[in-house]
Amino acid sequence: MGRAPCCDKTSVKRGPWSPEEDELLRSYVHNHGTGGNWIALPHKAGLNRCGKSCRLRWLNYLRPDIKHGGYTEQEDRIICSLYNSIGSRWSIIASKLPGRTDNDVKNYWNTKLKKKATAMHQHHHHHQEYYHHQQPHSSGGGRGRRGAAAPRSQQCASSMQPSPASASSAVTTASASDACSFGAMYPSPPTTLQAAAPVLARYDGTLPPAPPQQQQASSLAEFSAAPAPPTGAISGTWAGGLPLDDMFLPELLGDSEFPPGGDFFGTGFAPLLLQDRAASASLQELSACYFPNAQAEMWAAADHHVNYVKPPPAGLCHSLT
DNA sequence: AATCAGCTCAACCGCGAAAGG
DNA sequence: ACCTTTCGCGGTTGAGCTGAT
Repeated sequence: MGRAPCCDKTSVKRGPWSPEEDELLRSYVHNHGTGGNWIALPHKAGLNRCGKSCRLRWLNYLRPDIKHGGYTEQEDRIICSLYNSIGSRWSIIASKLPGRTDNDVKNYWNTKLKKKATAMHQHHHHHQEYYHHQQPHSSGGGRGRRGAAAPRSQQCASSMQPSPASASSAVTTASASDACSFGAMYPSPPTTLQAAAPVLARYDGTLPPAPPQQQQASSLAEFSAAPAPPTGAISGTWAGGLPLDDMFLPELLGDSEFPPGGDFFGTGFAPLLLQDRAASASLQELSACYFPNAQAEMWAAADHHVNYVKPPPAGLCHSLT
């Protein structure tokens, strides 16, 4: 038996909204609010539309603080970094970008940013082949490099970071090529994954990796030359890793909340390590948004920890915006 | 000028989660 | 504890636009 439709699709108008309908909806919401019931709203507002359609129209187009287009480089970075870390959770990503909607960010990624990332990846690929050509005996050698150089096609698959998205069936995963390509574009902070690794590993039925030695890439050029982490592992050390606080979290939480240096995330689940309670709370909140299940398990396992600050139980993400 | 292909983005669809009875 | 209703989300679609031929 199928799911009952939310409304009678034969009796409501569908397709593009007219200016008159926009004005009806806008003025109704302005005067009465949504009333917490989108299903009943179209009837009250005199609209022959499905409630879901009204909600979508309001959230994605009529809401007063909406921005369309004109994405900045900083917004690109945030989208790419978050996509690499949490996958296609557009509502969370959009919540970090004031005035952007999940639909808008999703469209922007699918139509523009993904291609941009792919182009960057190909550029990165070219340079990496050149690097290997110039240094044929360097595998396992220099700073920040481990293991033999793999063909780029293999590297791409194996270097795709095991994002929380791919570790959870509840989240639609990003394709390997996507993650790989924008990993080259805006190297996602592997520290995010390092932070989540112990918990995620438990979900996978495998042991958590040993606490990694934090290695800081001194430049993007060094990142570009970095090899893949071990296949199939949640890598503890990834030579290409830039510290998370260098990459994007300051943009999300504010620089002042982060302790200096790169050791911050390197040795396990970061919230447990933070001495500063405010910073701990902020980061736990962020983690709770991204890894709610993992956090629940973590609370249970470490409820006694002195420096713990439990985030509020509901509406976690709202306070981050 | 006409046609076609590719792109963009608003809107739709269906699912899972949350809320309420 | 169960069922129903509603919400919110992510994936997908397709009409309209734009540029190339």
